[in-house]
Amino acid sequence: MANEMLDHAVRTLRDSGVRMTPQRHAILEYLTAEHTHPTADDIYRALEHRFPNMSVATVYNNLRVFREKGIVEEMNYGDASSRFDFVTTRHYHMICEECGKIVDFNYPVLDDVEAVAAHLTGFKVNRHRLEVYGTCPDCQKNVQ
Amino acid sequence: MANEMLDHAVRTLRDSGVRMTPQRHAILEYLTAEHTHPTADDIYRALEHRFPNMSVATVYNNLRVFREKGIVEEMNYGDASSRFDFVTTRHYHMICEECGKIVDFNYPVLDDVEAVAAHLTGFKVNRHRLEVYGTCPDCQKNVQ
DNA sequence: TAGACTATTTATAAAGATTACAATTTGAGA
DNA sequence: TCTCAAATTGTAATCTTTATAAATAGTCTA
Repeated sequence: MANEMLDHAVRTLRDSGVRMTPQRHAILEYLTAEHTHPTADDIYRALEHRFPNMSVATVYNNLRVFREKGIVEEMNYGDASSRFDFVTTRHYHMICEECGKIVDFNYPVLDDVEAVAAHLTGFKVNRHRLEVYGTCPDCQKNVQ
Repeated sequence: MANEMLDHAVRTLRDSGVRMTPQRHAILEYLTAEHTHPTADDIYRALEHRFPNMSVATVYNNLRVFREKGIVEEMNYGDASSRFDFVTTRHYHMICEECGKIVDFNYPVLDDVEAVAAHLTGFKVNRHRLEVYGTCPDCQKNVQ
């Protein structure tokens, strides 16, 4: 499963002329293996023991490339760092306002919103973003 | 209209023990008068001629207070600065990916999404955020 | 397989947004 | 008016992300 996703991503990148480097491959591996919506720094720290000379800029460069190719989705949560999510099936995010945890949930794609928005504003619509904010089960316990 | 919104905001703040200062009032005035989704820096620059000694920190401090009281909504668009929107009626945002322009549009509130998300994840839901991204009419012209 | 070309990485500096902090000032109730 | 906590100011610091130039390394072609 994780391997299929990885292979597919590698193929997509190669097909559009992006070279495969060990660092790039490792970042993809990490993104397909983890479902933790990591920040750039999370990724950097997870890989620095395998690539002691790797630069933070490399992580950012690659995440930008992946985003441009539709391999990952970038999310800005508040003023903290961006988080990156490997794009698989269409899903939305539930975000805990206490601890920042992000959980995926499935919901039918909101095509209608896009159509209405396009009609009302005259914009050409590319995509949309929906996030639900609340308190996760763990933090609900801690409050009590 | 703008005055009613302003008065209401001032009352809400006073009622929860927030003091009214000239700077604070001016920021509220600006937010209710403009519908441009300004950044903290926009607000700072718009008011510095009236308050030559005002600090940027004051703008940030107040925007945080307003956000905590539900008076304004903070939006992060990419890696640029946050933008702030005076909360009036429930609406969503259409954002141009070329020039960053933000336009409001109305759509029935997505209560169902919140209910489904709560059920699937076990979170206690507070709110949600929906943004549609695309190209505004002006930028569509420029591309051609 | 070697050579060449260009993409990528690295290392570092720089930019930009936001926050922290301590001293000063000020709003509002008694 | 007095008092005290809240707010403001000015500045430094933090943190994320990008820019840049030199070095390195993929991949294509012969």
